[in-house]
Amino acid sequence: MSERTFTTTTNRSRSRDRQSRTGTKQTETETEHDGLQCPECSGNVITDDEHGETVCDDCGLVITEDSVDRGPEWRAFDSAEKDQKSRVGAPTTNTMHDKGLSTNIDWRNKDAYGRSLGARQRQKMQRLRKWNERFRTRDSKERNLKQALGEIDRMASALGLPDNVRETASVIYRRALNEDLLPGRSIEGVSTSCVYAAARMAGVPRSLDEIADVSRVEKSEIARTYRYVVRELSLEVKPADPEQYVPRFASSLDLSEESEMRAKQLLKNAKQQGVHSGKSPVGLAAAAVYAAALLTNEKTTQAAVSEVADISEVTIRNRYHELLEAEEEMLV
DNA sequence: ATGGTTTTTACTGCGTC
DNA sequence: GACGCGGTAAAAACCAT
Repeated sequence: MSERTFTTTTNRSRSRDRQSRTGTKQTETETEHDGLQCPECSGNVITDDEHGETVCDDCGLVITEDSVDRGPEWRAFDSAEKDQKSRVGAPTTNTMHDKGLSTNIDWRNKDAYGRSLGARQRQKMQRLRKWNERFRTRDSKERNLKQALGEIDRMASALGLPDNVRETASVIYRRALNEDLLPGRSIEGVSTSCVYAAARMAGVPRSLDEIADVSRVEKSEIARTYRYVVRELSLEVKPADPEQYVPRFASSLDLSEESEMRAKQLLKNAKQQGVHSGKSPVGLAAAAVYAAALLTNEKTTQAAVSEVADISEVTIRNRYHELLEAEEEMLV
């Protein structure tokens, strides 16, 4: 094999380096790759694959650097994140709050030469370590929070949620952060869950599908994270009440106040009859809106309702029959 | 994993404008 | 003929076990 081509093709700066530093340039090309000699001190040359450097073992002269680093450049904490990153292609170090540049103090009580430290020095290092850690984590949390709040705001706007929902979502997120719920979960996922929870608690629920549309996270992950957050923070989120969807649907369909009231009434009756258990709240709400429109002779189609509620027409049909039946039961 | 329930998809038939 | 509506079967999604 030709050592010459290796040296000339892989790295130009390498030979330039060597020349500028030593003036000798033939020494290396004539020796085997492994048995290289340092042009400076004639010591053994070793290659450090991890950092892509070739250095002299004796004097530490870096002979080549910046060769290709084949090691992983980023970490993923769960499979979803891994997918996300690999899909994007370029590894992002921005996902680390400090781009991995913050100071780290070694835990060993040795100085730079490997000598042990005296008792006094050891205590000092202990203190430094403690404070470094404090600043670092505080800093990390703040950046984390900043990013999450940005996301929350973005999603809330996209969903047309009022300000107080954003407030609640932010508060929930802060709590999650303080309770160390984040590790192992993506910021995006948790902030999405917070929005979802906040919307429900404020009585202006959005369906999981709507949420998933504006989030960068899979629906399943949102659901999982949401359950987790609710459980850990013991938030009080009652099962979504179908009535809460009614105003939104009614207004996007340009229905009158009257039909809105009718729809709510229908749902109340249904609730008393116990028709609604196990059925999706959104479906019931959609059906109620449709049924109410019929009763008040306002023009709507099942297709239109199905559109705004994101529910199939079949479901609307099934539900609204049940609603009307429940209504008759009440009168008897 | 499995089985039961709910929702969706896709298709068909009926009446009306 | 297009449209709104109703119904059905099978597939898919969901949930508790």
